[in-house]
Amino acid sequence: MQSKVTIYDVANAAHVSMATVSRVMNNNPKVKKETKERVLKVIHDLNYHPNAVAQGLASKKTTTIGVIIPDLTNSYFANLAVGIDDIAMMYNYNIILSNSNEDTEKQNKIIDNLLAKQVDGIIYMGRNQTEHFQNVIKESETAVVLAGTVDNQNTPSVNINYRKATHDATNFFLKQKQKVALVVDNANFPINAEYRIPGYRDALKENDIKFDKNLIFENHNSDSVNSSIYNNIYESGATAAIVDNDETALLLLNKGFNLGKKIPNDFQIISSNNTIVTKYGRPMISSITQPTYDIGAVAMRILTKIMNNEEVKEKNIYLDYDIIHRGTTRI
Amino acid sequence: MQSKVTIYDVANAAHVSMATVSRVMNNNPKVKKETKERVLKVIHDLNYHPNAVAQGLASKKTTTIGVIIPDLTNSYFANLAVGIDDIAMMYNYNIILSNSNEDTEKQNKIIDNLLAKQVDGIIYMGRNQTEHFQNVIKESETAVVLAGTVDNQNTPSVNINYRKATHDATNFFLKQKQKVALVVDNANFPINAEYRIPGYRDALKENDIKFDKNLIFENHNSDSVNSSIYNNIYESGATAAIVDNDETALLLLNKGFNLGKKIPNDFQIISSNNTIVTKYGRPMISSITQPTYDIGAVAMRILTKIMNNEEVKEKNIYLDYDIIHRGTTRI
DNA sequence: CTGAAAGCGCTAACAA
DNA sequence: TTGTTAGCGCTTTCAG
Repeated sequence: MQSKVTIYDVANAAHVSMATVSRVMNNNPKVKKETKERVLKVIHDLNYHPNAVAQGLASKKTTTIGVIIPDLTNSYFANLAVGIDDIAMMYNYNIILSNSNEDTEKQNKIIDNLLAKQVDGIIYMGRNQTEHFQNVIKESETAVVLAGTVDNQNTPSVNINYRKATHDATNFFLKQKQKVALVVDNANFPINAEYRIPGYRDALKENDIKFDKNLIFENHNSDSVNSSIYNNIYESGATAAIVDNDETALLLLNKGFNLGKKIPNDFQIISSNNTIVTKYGRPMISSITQPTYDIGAVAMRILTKIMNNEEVKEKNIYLDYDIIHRGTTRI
Repeated sequence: MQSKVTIYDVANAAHVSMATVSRVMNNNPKVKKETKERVLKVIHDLNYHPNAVAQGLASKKTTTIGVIIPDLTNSYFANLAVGIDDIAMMYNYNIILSNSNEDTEKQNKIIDNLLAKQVDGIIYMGRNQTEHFQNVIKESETAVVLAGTVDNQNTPSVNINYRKATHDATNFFLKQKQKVALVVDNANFPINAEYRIPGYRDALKENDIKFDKNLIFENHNSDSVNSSIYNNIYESGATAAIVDNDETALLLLNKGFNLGKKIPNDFQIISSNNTIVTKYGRPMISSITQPTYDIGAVAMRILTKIMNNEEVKEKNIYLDYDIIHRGTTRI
């Protein structure tokens, strides 16, 4: 193996200084045209590829960003990640992707790693940032953008208006005099405690219905087919459910079928993320629609701006949502 | 913001040389106990965190590996990625994850990026490595392991025996005198051309049935709900199908229902990856079972060995598979 | 427009 | 057991 060719070798072969080669590589305009071409030719002939690690050390920019994802196998977050990845690649950033499992220790380890690797920025997805995460970010002054994620720190973020979306979905059912259950992973997560549940209650209040906390169900992030939560929902007397996770909604639908429920006649469902999973249902599942890919893409775009110290007008961006009625709702 | 504390600051404060600090950080045994403790205390007091980029440049090891995935939103690959990520974290590696979309240009760009970032190794998932990829890998001598992926280059890999698994599934149907279709993404990909289709033909031959190429269907990686392929399959006269992708199998199942097919009475299905998606079916989908997570995990483990120049006995590892009969097969 | 030279923060001989 | 000293490969003033 011919040992790696460095900028030094290029400089030598082209009879210029390393500085000039560096300028050529970085498209610095003040290099004479002929010089540039000569250098470019040598670069090509020698098959020179700059060492990004060395560049990173010298320039203090790694063109790498960290992405923290709660669960790679969750269709919603996976779609966000694809949006992030596409835009990152477009702007020539690489992504260090880590699966947090929403686990505290793991998250702490991840953030330390990311910072050690000198990432230029971080996109965080998830529902429970650790204190350590927040402290460390603050100190390090690393740019962070939340995607499909809220916190109570005014961190830049890209989302839909969960409160209003949940409100709308609840209202849809309430107009039909349904008794509506709200199914969330964990009622204490900010996204639920501060957005979805308040949105649900907003609608209740508008319709003069008393809030019943027994109609809030938590499935604690479990995709388990055998969770008892599905039975509980059907036995609660609810006639409709808004579910914060497509996988859960599908499992709920199937369980209803097994229990002999007619959906949407006996029971209606609106899911929240409109991933492909909603299409796996029989009937297909009605859902709040989110521009999932775009949320990731916009988050990444914002992050590039922050990293370049460009002005960003809106720190907290809300993209449009809607509700699509498929087979699990009556209209 | 207090400017970053470096190894130099630590050395100063602890009245030792940088080398000693470095030794402490790297757990070099030949540091006197008291010295070590003093340094450790300073490290803690100063809240020193080593700069991995500088370490990478000096040591020529980045403790970062590249992972190429065809589609983050595909449940099978996402599960592999989780296995990879877990073991990587266990061994203190970070993962640069890139979505290739099985796109040639994108793959080429990704591999160049990864190499520029000086990753210590690469895990490749996908079905069509580009020539550029293979050339560049060879030159760079970067360790590569394939996960859930085959090639024709004898690259280290972790898989199940796709040929035998497909053979078994086909045989299961043939024993029932079914006319069996084989549904793959692309018949030319090595995994299909050299494993699944031969496995299918093996079983045919054993049962003295003539191969009919019209029973091989390609869905070209599309998850599309509206693909015409489903109709074609049902209209082909086949009474059973082996499908290489759980998402496709589910869509096929649902389409059958819409066409009024009774499954498994009129038509049977065996899927290939046993991801959670098989559980979304009504009935749940019978499937070849693969230790998906383990394939990723083992691939990562092998990669650590290769990167450490440890001996690896088996270059190509085959994990156990089985067939689980759920609701889409008759037994 | 180009070059010299000083780092970036760390590791790894080599000495002591 | 510890310190000295070269680098690792690149960017970036500062001169010219």
